[in-house]
This record gives sequence, C-alpha cells and structure tokens, in this order.
Amino acid sequence: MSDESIPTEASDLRAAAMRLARRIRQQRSVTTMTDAQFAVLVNLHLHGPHTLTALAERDGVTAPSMNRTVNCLEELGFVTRVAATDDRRKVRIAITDAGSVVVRETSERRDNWLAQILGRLDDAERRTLHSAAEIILREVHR
Amino acid sequence: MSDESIPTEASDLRAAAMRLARRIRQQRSVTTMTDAQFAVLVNLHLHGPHTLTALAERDGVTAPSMNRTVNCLEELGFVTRVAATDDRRKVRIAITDAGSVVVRETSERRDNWLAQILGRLDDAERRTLHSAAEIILREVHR
DNA sequence: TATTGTTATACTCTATAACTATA
DNA sequence: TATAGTTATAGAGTATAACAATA
Repeated sequence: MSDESIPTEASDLRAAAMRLARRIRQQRSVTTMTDAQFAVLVNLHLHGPHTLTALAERDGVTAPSMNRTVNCLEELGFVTRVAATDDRRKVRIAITDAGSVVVRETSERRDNWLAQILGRLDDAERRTLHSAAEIILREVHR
Repeated sequence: MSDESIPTEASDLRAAAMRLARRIRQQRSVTTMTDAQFAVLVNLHLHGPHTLTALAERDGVTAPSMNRTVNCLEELGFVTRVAATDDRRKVRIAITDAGSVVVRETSERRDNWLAQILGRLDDAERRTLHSAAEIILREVHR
C-alpha cells in the first residue's frame, strides 16, 4: 500500500468516526441528561471520586463550568459532595447509586444498539471492526 | 467467531468511536466556532443552499434553535439569507466564500491530524482501519 | 387551515473575572 | 502568595409556546 492513499483513508475514517459517535450519543437511558453531565458520571463511575479541579481538567473545561455541571448532577441526586478531611479547601465529588444505575443503563443501551449492527455482519467484518477499535484505543490517547 | 464475543466488541467499538470523534472535534481552524455552527457549514458546503426547516431537520434540532445558529453564522459572514422567489415564505440559506474557506481549512486540519496517526501504522493496520470505515459508513445511517 | 420563519422565554454549557477559604 | 472552590456575568445551543406572513 502506498502513502498517496492516506488522504482518502483519513477522510473516510473521519466521516465514519463522527457519524458513529453521533449515533451512539443519541442512545441514552435518561433523555434529559446532557453529554457533559454523562461524561462526568462515566468518569466517576470508572475511576472513583475526584476533586472539582481534577474533573475539569479531565474534560478540558474550566472549573466554573464544571462547577455548574456538578451542581446539576447533585440536584438530580447523581453525585454527592463531601469535604476532604486532609485539605479543607478540597471537595470530594463521588457518584451515587442512582448515578451508577444511569451509567450502566446508558452503557447497556449503547452497546445493545451497536450489537444489533455487529449482528448483521459476518465474522470477517466483525473481526475487522474489533481490530480497528483496538488500533484506535492503542494509538489515540484521551 | 461466536456470538458471545459481541458484547465486548460493542464496548470496545463504542469507546474507540467516542474517543476518536472527540479528538477529531478538537482540531479546528476557527477555534471560536462551535460544533453546531460547523456542522451547518459542512452541510451547506457539501449539499448547497437549504431552507431553515431543512437545516433543522438534518441536524435533528428545532427550527428556533437552528435559527439562532444561522443568525450567528450570518453575523460572522459565513452564510447569507436570500428570500426564495417561488415561495415567499421560504428563505434560502447559502454558504459564503469565507464560510467555504473555514470548512476546507478545518477538514484539512482534521485529516492531517488523522494522517499522522495512519502514518505510524503498517499497511495491514491501515487496511484494517480503512475497511472498518467503509463498513461503518455502509451500516450506520445518519 | 397548514407551512415557513421568527420572536419570547427559559435552562444548560461554556468562558473570564473576581471573590472566599485554606495552605 | 498560591491553590481549591465558588459566585457573577455574559454568549451560545437547546427547547416549547406563540406569532406573522404566505400558501
């Protein structure tokens, strides 16, 4: 394979990634919850409690912006704030049981939607998609 | 390959698509422009002038929401509104030359970023990614 | 009466600037 | 003085409800 095919490959890969991600985002269990809120929930669900600053840095937003998102999640009962014991400036933000349920339900819904598509494919094509996912997860860092 | 591997494949594919799309979205030529605005510009660039209703339907948002986005793009000089001659209720929204420049520059920037990643891979892996893109574009509709 | 576009209003996400409490 | 969190304020995207102009 020669290098002159890279531009076309890049363009196709870009179109495919954007379309697939858009359709995945449409699948959610709580339709009133936004992407910003769900991203925070997933982070807390997978990696445990964080400070406000850590959450903001992880999602590439400012602290005041993350503060508002956390306020919304707190009002919805999906996260809790607890003052840190060691450094009294810090606040420990943790996911609640209700928040974990939302993450699991939405993840399931998204995976079920994708599994429908995978189920239409033959083994070779499914292998191709799985290999592609592994390459992307290995080469593209958050 | 057996069906019990589908859940894992779906989960990996979901993670890969979300991460890749997120990183692609970070690459833009005009950093002040939002995703909603850019999506409208791309649509007009690829498929020509549209009415407000058609733009709203295509992006899955309401007409008032699209109206605000188009107002912003008009103020920035990236689109124009022209009254339709046949049906005087309709408004023809078209991309300007400046708008087309933005679309081309951002597309190039995104493809260059992806090409860097593709350039690190061997031929087999590049073939895998390209095949995966083709499968996704064939199976996942907008 | 139905359709197209728009305005009014409200909520969320985003940002910068400024403030409080703590280290 | 520096850091963690918060509040104040403003711009943009989203929605629903209501309206004017036209078909």
